[in-house]
Amino acid sequence: MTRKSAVEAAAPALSPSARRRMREKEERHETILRAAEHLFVTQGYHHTSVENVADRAEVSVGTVYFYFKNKEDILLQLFSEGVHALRAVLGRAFQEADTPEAGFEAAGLAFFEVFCIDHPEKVAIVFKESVGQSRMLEAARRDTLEKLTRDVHTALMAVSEYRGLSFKNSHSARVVTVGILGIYQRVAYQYLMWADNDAPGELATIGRDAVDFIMGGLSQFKPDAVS
Amino acid sequence: MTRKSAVEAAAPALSPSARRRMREKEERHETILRAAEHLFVTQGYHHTSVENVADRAEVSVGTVYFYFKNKEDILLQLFSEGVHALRAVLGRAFQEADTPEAGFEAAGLAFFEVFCIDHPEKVAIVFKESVGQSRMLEAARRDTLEKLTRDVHTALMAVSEYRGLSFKNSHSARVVTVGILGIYQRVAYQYLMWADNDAPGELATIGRDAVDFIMGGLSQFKPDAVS
Amino acid sequence: MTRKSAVEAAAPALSPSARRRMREKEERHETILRAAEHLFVTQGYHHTSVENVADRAEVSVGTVYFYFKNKEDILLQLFSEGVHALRAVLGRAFQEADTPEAGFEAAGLAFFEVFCIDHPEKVAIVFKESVGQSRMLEAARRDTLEKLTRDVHTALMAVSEYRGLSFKNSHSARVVTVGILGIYQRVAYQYLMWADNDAPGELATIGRDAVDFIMGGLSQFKPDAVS
Amino acid sequence: MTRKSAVEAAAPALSPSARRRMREKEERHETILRAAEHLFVTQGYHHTSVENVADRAEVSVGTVYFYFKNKEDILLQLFSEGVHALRAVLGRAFQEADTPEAGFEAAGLAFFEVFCIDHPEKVAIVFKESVGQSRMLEAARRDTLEKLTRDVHTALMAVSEYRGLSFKNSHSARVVTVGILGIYQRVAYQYLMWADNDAPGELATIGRDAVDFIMGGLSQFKPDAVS
DNA sequence: TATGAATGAGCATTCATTCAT
DNA sequence: CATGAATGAATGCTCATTCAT
Repeated sequence: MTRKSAVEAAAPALSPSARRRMREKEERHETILRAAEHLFVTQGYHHTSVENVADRAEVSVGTVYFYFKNKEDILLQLFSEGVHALRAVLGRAFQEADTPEAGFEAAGLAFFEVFCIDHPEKVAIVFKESVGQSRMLEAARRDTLEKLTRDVHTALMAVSEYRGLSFKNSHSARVVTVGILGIYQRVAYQYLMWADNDAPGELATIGRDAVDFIMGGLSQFKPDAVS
Repeated sequence: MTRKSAVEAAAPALSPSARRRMREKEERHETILRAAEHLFVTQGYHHTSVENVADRAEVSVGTVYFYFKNKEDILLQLFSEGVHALRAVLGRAFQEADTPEAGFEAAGLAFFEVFCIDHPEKVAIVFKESVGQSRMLEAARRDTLEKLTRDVHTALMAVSEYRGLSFKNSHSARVVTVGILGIYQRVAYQYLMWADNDAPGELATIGRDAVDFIMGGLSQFKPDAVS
Repeated sequence: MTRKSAVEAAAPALSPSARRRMREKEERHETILRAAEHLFVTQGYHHTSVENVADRAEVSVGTVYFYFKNKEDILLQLFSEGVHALRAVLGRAFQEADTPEAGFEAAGLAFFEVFCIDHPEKVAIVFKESVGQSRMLEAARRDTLEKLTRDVHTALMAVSEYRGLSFKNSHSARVVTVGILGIYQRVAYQYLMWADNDAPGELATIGRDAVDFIMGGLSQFKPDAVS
Repeated sequence: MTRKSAVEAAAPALSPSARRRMREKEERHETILRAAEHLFVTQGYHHTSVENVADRAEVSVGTVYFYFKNKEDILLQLFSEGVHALRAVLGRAFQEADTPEAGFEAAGLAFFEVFCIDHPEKVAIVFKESVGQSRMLEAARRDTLEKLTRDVHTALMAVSEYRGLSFKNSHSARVVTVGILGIYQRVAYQYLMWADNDAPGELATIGRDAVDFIMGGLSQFKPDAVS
């Protein structure tokens, strides 16, 4: 599917100069976001000043405040962006598979092989830098991650129906969903943030192991499973 | 087993007045730690000033700095304390069971039913407030949690031997260990930090579900398991 | 007397389109002035940003700077305008009376009954918002209010001659003039800015009392007055 | 009457060293206040930064914030101090006179000859720098100056009773009180803030003229006065 | 003329840390 | 040991003003 940028889509009837101005505005926003992302990930959110961000983005402090309400807002947008990208990766992998079960597994592998490899900074933002910084941010974390949880829960329900899994109750399935996300999060954190060697090449096998564990955990819910 | 306090144990031959001084010193340390813990958990580490801590502990700022190197050191000690307590809870549950497998399961349940219930603040410290605050703290997190990981890994190996589980390789078992800890962490976070309703009573059933999922996930590694 | 607008008066021989442009320019100027006046009075000069003014006037910041040298200039023009309006009100009342004495009294009443009622914002600008903001503004305050003082002084001299008042010396009459303006200023401030109840209806009686006090104070300078 | 300083009065049973510490604390507070007063009066409140104040007081910025809640608080304390000093000057002059009438007149003269001469900075603070700076400050101005107004009103009532003055009604007397304060304020402002020549020597005669005008204005309320 | 993005100096305020008493 | 006054660097944020389009 051919996609137009948000700018072009939103302003189909604008003058060329106005279009260029809008595009430049969007680019500036993006530049600042990327500068902040890099600094937050490498130095930590609290050890990065707005001036640092402005310097790296090669704009003035005032410009940063023209595009973002405040420093927290930058992190918030980075976080949302990160979760959004994650949902996109998982969603695509799930959709492209032939069966729900294969999709569920593919999504798990995609988390490690696509998301973690392509966007290690986003992993850091979503699971590390955005944790416990402020009440507001924590609320946003909860609400935004809730969407991801719902995605995975929906997928799990599809698997459940397709394979005839029988969860004790709906609540039980919810806990399993949260647990699966916990595995993703913690394994990624361990091998991405805490890795001694910078060897993300292993991530493929690590992901394989993690997903195997998850799929195996699910198989217990088959009616014919032997405990 | 009768336990002596650390003070008495360390100073068996001191004069009564010296003993009292030491005990008071230990109490002060404890008071400050508890004050900080409460404030860090309720307001966040960065939104709590050393003066806040001093006020709540009813001592002066100077006194806080007599007992702790700096603000970070307070959080560090709280974090260590938290992980220590967690290891104790898990270890005890594992030990008291008859078989490694029962122990592994009991430890999982104890995490939710004992640790989360008795020390919700510690959950917040270990999994939220101590995350992404500074390079030094993150290193400590990694090293300290590594001990916990080793504990669980050792226990898993015991189960493995007892039940004849066959992991693909040692690395694979390690990933499973980390994944299990991820489940604990994330489920606790979700239902303790993000709970809409203040109903920790459910934690028992939630823990049950989580542990079932884990034990089921492990059962796949039995040689006779059907994938 | 039929009055033409400043625009028409200044450009009697312009093309219609040029006339329209000038009229629009004057209107813009007026719109911005009114927007600023409202914001300065309600939020205070320093708590109003140029952007606030632009927003309320529905123009861009750049436009504000096209019509005014800088923010201070806006306040300066508002201040001048205010003093000008005040002098007009007082002057008219004085002129329309039959005798200087009656005119002096009428002007005093007009201050409260006409100026304060019709232009409460101007009272705030002239006696509150423009006070102590900058060296330049304070100089302008002094010079512009000096004209008002001269007006009142001239009127007082007319009364003096008409009624044969005998001031100790010319300096003494000057002090009386300043004192009279002080009464106006302070009474208006008290009952307009600081009124508990929004009852400007009382202003008529308040003005009556203030003017009575002033006229009584003047009567002492009659040669036959008993001290 | 022998007066002890606030410190000594409040801590009669403290150790000498504690007493000295308290005295030094009070002195610091005073030093900062005087530094701020000078700067606010000469450069204006808004053009004085907290760093300026700290520099002039020869302390660090932090110290300023140790003694004052914020910048506004400094101005607030200066304002209160100013009004307090003014009330003291007026009150003393009124008390020391033999009759209420003589007291009222003496107080008026004291305003110019004592307060304005001894504390020109306080005149600037109370009637200029504290005007229209913030909502909070304006409320304080109103409430604090209300006390002064009540003082003068009470004195006026005493004169009224003693000399048998007959005001139209109580409200009328109130307006006269406010008017008298207006005369003081405006005349002082004109000849202190706006004087071309630095000749406060004239203030005596100026005060005389102003007070004469006031006392003459009051005399109209005698029953036998000829309008 | 009108626009509004960009600037960057300026400023109030916080807070971890020290140290004389 | 305990105190708390003092420090001052650090920082988030504002806002008057400019200028290319």
